[in-house]
Amino acid sequence: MQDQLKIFNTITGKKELFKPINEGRIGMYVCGPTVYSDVHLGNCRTFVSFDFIYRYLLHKGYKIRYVRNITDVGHLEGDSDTDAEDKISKKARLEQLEPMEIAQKYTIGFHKMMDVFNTLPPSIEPRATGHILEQIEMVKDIVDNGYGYEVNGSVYFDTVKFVKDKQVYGQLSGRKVEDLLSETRDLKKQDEKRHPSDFAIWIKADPSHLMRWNSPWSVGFPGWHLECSAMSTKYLGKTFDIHGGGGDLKFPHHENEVAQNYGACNCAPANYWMHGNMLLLNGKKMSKSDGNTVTPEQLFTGDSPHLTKGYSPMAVRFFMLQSHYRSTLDLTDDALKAAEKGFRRLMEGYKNLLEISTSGSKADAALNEKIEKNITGLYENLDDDFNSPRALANLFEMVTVINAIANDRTDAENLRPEVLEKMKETFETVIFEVFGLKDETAGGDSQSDDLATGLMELILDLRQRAREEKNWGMADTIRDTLKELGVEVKDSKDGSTWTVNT
RNA sequence: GGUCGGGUGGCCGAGCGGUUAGGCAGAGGUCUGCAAAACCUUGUACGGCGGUUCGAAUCCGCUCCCGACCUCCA
Repeated sequence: MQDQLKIFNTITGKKELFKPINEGRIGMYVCGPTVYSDVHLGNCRTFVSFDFIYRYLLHKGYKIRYVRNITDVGHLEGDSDTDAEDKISKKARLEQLEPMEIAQKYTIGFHKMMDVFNTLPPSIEPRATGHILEQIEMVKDIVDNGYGYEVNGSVYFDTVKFVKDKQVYGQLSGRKVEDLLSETRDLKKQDEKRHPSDFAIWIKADPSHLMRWNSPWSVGFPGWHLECSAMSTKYLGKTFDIHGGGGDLKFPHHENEVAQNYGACNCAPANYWMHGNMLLLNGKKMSKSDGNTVTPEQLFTGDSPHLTKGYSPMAVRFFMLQSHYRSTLDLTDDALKAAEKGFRRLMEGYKNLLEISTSGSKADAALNEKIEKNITGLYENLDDDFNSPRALANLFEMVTVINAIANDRTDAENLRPEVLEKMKETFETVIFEVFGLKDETAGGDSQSDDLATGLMELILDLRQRAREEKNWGMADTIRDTLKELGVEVKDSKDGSTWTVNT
């Protein structure tokens, strides 16, 4: 079962059969956020993608150490005209706060949002500032191995030497070494670098810089990229199984990470590199500067010119799962609406499924076979580079069968008991454990005994009496008023049911 | 400009050599006091031009358009 999984490996550009270094165990590192502002919706998609991947690997029975970092130092604010400045540090000065206050504030916000999207927490969530020593050690190793050089208290990675020694620079991002080396960018500290493509691994802090640590080279701070190399090495070993992140991190972040790891230990950091793809808004990349952006909060409340209404976190999660993690996903109001309805249909189907029972007295071979094929196909799809959209299609194929039974169009007795059981187990497992979706509606006709349930029973009972007396005005007023309160009542031949739409 | 990745029906979005993807929306019908839901039936498709092939949305070439990365970004 475990040896069926295929993963698209960015470094080879191919789908490969996944083989962990240690059988049954996986070390997975995913680049986390830089906590200098509120979480961006695009971040959420990446982390939801990897959450789904993590969940599926767990489901397959692997023991996984999932490490996702918090970058709270080192990430430079790019600007060719002025000196480089650390993102956190800059924000701290603007808001007159301690850098750690900034990091703390946005880390909390990030965690909350991850929770809202129902993502599982990583096994370890290391912070860059908590691993300055490890980073200094790594810089030392890189310098000792001849891949780093110091200039005026800053240390740079020698890309030219690295390219000469190893044929790996540029491999991950699909870049030609000549192009990388022929860069003529006019960057900060250019005069200190031996070559434009070299990058800083330790940066001397100017006097106004708020974040600073002592090191053998200067009082300064580590370069961006370095924290991931150092922390992945510390918690997962020099070479581990999977390294993931957003597609826009391929270059330069991941490319430089690979270089640093080679520079420090002469070995590749990860066997499989996985990259998510961008979330677009109305066909274009989200961008604050031209207003083409939506925050997660706006998405939930609907308070945005791009949206006609708000969408629940699970509808959004479902929307994300409906596309493959390696494809760009275009967020539009229409697409969200479609996803919301689709999600509801799936959950309704699941509820209907739970109501079905059978002794299989009229077992229909074709029907049972169709279901079994869908279940097998579903897992094959998940094994095929985590193809969630196809797996979802399998689920919907079965929803059609389920609903036909729920509507008495198909006799439940056509199902064999073991097939029904398998279907229930599959739905339960895939929807909740693997896809990480959850039911956002409460209520129903068989609720636990809380106040709302009692009240609803009373109200529906009164409404039922009105209906029996053909007092349609009263019956409809009750239904309409409840609807305004967010409680939806549905009548069926077996009585009325209710759901709360949160 | 360089490097990648795309262009699929009204909208999302799979597929990537021969089989209905799926969801939403549309049309007709069943059920229902009405509504909602559900079910059944159903139309519209692979940017353009060539080529390879018995057969191409899927492979090749050209072309047009779009996006991402190259600079902080998930």
